[in-house]
Amino acid sequence: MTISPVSRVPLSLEVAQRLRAAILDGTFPADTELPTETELAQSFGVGRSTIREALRVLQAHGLISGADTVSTARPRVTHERTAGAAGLALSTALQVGAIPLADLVALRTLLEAEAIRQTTSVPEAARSCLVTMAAAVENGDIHTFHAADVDFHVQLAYACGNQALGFVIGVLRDCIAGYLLDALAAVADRRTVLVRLLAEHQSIVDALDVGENDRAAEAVVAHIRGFYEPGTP
Amino acid sequence: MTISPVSRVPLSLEVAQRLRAAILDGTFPADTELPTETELAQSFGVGRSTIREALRVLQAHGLISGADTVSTARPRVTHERTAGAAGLALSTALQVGAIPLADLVALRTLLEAEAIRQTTSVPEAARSCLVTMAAAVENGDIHTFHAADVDFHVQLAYACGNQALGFVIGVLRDCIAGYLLDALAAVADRRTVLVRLLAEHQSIVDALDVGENDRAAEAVVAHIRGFYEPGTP
DNA sequence: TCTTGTCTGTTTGTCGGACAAGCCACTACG
DNA sequence: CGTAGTGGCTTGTCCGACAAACAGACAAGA
Repeated sequence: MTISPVSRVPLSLEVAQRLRAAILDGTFPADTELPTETELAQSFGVGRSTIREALRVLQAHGLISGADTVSTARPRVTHERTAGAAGLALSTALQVGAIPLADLVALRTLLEAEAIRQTTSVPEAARSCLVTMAAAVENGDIHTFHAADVDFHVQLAYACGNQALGFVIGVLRDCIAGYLLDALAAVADRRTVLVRLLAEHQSIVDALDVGENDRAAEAVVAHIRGFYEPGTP
Repeated sequence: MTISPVSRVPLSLEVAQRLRAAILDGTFPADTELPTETELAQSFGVGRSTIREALRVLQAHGLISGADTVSTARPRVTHERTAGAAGLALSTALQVGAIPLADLVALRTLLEAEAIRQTTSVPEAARSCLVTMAAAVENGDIHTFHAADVDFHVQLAYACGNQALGFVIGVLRDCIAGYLLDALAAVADRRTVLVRLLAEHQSIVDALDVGENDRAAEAVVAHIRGFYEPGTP
């Protein structure tokens, strides 16, 4: 019998985990550059290829920047991409069938309704999204409309004051966005749907403006359900 | 002026995206092996290093297996790790996002209460966690107690039928776990607290067993709030 | 015939070297 | 003083090499 029951993990993965831990515990602070690949290779005592594979893993997790364009810039520790990475990962799980879309939508409904209930005032950024959406309706530009739509919900979600709530809503939104856009593109009478969606958004804002948070929450629930439930033209 | 405003994407990332698309659209079906790295390199017309970096990205996304042990096995297309990858990504984002603990706890309270309301029966796994916790109380083993505590909540969360809800609760739980264990370790009269926590868990189960979901939800809220709110001995 | 030990080929994990392209700072020249 | 060239550094990519692990073929012995 062997006395080494521990299955050896590849060096690249171990390096990735150690780098990840170093970033999370602040050894490499946010918004700073990492050492060069050669320096990392020397300090870890591994080859540059190994370091590069570890860096790819960290980039996939959104912990460091780079790799989206080819440049000589050193990768930077960043925390802004983690939400996008989480959204992408969740989206992958969704596409692959690990999590049903209906469950995600139900969760999103629950969270957005709660966020609306806790919101005291509508941020200006959300209002300007309404303007953008209105303009997009005129042009029939579903991409612009959709982008503003996403932004509207996220802005509203963060206005509730609970950062965790806003964050998770944003991630869910990222994850569902693709489906929403497809659904919009598939709609025959596009303009009618856009007008209705815009009106629903407006009614949410109106309810909030007069302090009727419960009515706003109901409007959000109806808004989301109305779009995802089957048989919605 | 150059006519290529599109910032060039590194080959490794492009390969990763194409491989990802190929996996998602079924070109590489689930539970099958990918071609060897050399074959992939030839078919994409790139070097093996490039393929390897792309594979690391896909592994980080949970789309293919491998890289957790060193072996000659080819990576397999798998869909079972995507949820885990998404959980890791979300957990990372939350850790890194400087989100106040109070917000995390508030969100967890909201979600667990909702999950309890939707739960129809207590899974056996959750019940056995209670037994483990009871034994841990006798031994004063806070680590075992805590592990069973976490497991109890996660088991209960998944029992609600909404996988997304259970998933997010599990992630939140992971994020908060460190704080909880520290708090437990800092408590002077450990046994009294453990006994109280165990009783609270039991009361949740009891309420669910008689179909009083609302009371169970209230018990969960009190259980969580009672532990995290300041001034709780 | 069946078992067993060996051997060979394949594949991954890792390393080192090499080169092109881009970026930055410095210098030399007008 | 300003500008163009120049050299070094860094990333992205490729190639060749080798150890370790695994699978299958293959031969030797009971």
